[in-house]
Amino acid sequence: MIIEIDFNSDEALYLQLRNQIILGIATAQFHEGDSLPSVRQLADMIGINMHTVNKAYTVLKQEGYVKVDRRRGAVIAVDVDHIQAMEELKKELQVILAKSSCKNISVAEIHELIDEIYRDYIN
Amino acid sequence: MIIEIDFNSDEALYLQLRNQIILGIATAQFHEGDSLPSVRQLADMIGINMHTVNKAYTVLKQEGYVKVDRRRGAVIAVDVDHIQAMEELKKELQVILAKSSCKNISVAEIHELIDEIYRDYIN
DNA sequence: ACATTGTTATACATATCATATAACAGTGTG
DNA sequence: CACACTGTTATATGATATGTATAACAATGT
Repeated sequence: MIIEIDFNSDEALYLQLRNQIILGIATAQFHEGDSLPSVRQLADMIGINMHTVNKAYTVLKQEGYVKVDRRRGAVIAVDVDHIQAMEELKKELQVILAKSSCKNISVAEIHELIDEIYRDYIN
Repeated sequence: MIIEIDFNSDEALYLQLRNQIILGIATAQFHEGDSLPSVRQLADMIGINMHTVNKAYTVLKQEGYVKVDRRRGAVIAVDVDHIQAMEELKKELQVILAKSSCKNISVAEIHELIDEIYRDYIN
């Protein structure tokens, strides 16, 4: 999988990395059981520090997207807590949809946009 | 309008403030032409620094939610750039929906959730 | 034994956040 | 004309987050 990091972005590197990997899982570029590159390998590949990659992996573990095996490194293993995921989604949508409402975006337009994005994902 | 700030949140105070005001506009607690409290007044009301409020107002101005009048202070005035708003929405949804997909949330569930949230908003 | 794995500790530079004090140029009011 | 208020700007300080750097540790497969 190609991981693209924008060094000019205002978004933290470890968060960009986390997001890229989550997108990779959603688009089936990473599958359950796949091993991610080791923190040192990926750091060298991208050209950033080992600890920045480690931080991304730690967050992914915390959020339930990978499990860490002593020998195999970070392994894709999505832990599904449906209720918690729904609650988090609702919180995140609250402000985003408020913005959309202020900017006169209709419900229909949002539904359409979501279908368009979700088409590339698994579920 | 009641503005609630969570001092234990990891979200920056000025961003919490900005979000609260955007939510206020979306839920019609603030109307086009309404004046927001002055930076010093609101700072005293909440118990934070004047500059933190000023930063929130500056961001709101930048993002097209208020205009600043010399006499009346920050006035609600939503500048609608539909195309730009749609592009921004799409970017923001990308990662959020990837997370939802990984956590086995269906499109139907998302549509339902959006209807539920949008019911409280204007559009 | 050896190399590789994640993990932890420490240190440093930079940026962001929040506060604090102060001053400035407009603007409406007494 | 004074006065109080408005947003705005400048400067400083402390706390926290971010990214890098070097180093070491325990566990594991070859």
